[in-house]
Amino acid sequence: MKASQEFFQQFMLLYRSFEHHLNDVLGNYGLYRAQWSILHYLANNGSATLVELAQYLRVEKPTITRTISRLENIGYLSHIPGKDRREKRIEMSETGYILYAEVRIAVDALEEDILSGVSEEQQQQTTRIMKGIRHQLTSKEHTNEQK
Amino acid sequence: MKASQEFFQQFMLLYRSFEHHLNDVLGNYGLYRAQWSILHYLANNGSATLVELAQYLRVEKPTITRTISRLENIGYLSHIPGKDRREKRIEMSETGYILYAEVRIAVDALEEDILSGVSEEQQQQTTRIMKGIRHQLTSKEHTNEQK
DNA sequence: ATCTAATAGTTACCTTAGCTAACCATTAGT
DNA sequence: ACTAATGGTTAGCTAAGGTAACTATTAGAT
Repeated sequence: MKASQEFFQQFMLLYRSFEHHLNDVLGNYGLYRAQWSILHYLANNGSATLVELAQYLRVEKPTITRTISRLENIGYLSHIPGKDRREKRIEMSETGYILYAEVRIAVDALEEDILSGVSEEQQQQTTRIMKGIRHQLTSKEHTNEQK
Repeated sequence: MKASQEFFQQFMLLYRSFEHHLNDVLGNYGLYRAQWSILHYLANNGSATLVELAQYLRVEKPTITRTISRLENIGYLSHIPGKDRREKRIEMSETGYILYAEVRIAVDALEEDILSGVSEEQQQQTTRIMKGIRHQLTSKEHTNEQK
């Protein structure tokens, strides 16, 4: 079997396994994967517009709108006025950040546990490879759009 | 940021990017990811029972039942009688395999393209790491069950 | 300055694909 | 022979993706 085929087979399988465990942890806090990934982005980047999130997460705008509105309803987000009146710039609210910090600890523990058999260097190397692959995919998307 | 956190961040992002492209390809053949993963399993293992698939794909039985029944309706599967009359053992039908072979070519091309910047050795090494991580997750699940 | 694109976001609606709970049929174990 | 356990199905829920069509605002071209 091709090396690339085996790579993606394992990749997909690992994704499901990991998602399974992640859902377990997030479920304890009433969160879901898509919501969590947005909170994670906001924690690392401070604020975001919906388009920014859509591009980063590789998802269409309506998907983001829905997930955001759920987070808004729970009260985890607040708005920042941007100079462009079309855009909706958001950040985590006080309560949003408090929750994030708490869940972050649990998720970190899970992730470290899962990777306990992999050396730090290997983790970093693999992360670099995945970054590179994603970059390759992104440029592929751009050339496709120009067609 | 922790190495493990960065690892899973990139992992999740790459998953979405890849799924996006995979859907594009599969869509041309009227297939979806979950269906494809079952065909893939059957291609590699010859036949399977539903429980076997559920465990392999880390999904509950009803999920498998539904996906299987779709594949059956299209006519891509056929039954093999097993000795146990409870179990439903399936394999790919003639038309199923013909389709699989055709889609396989397209998916292989996509996967090779995506990994074109990664050396064969690195691919294999990463595959090994992912296998190891999944194994770690599986044993974790077993110890949890015994509690 | 005005008119036309393009961009940001929303709404409505559809589908896949997960889940749990409750169930039937069959087999295994005591 | 009776009770577990196992394999599978049904019904029904939800998250999370998608497209199409829309509004409001901004940017660009003439």
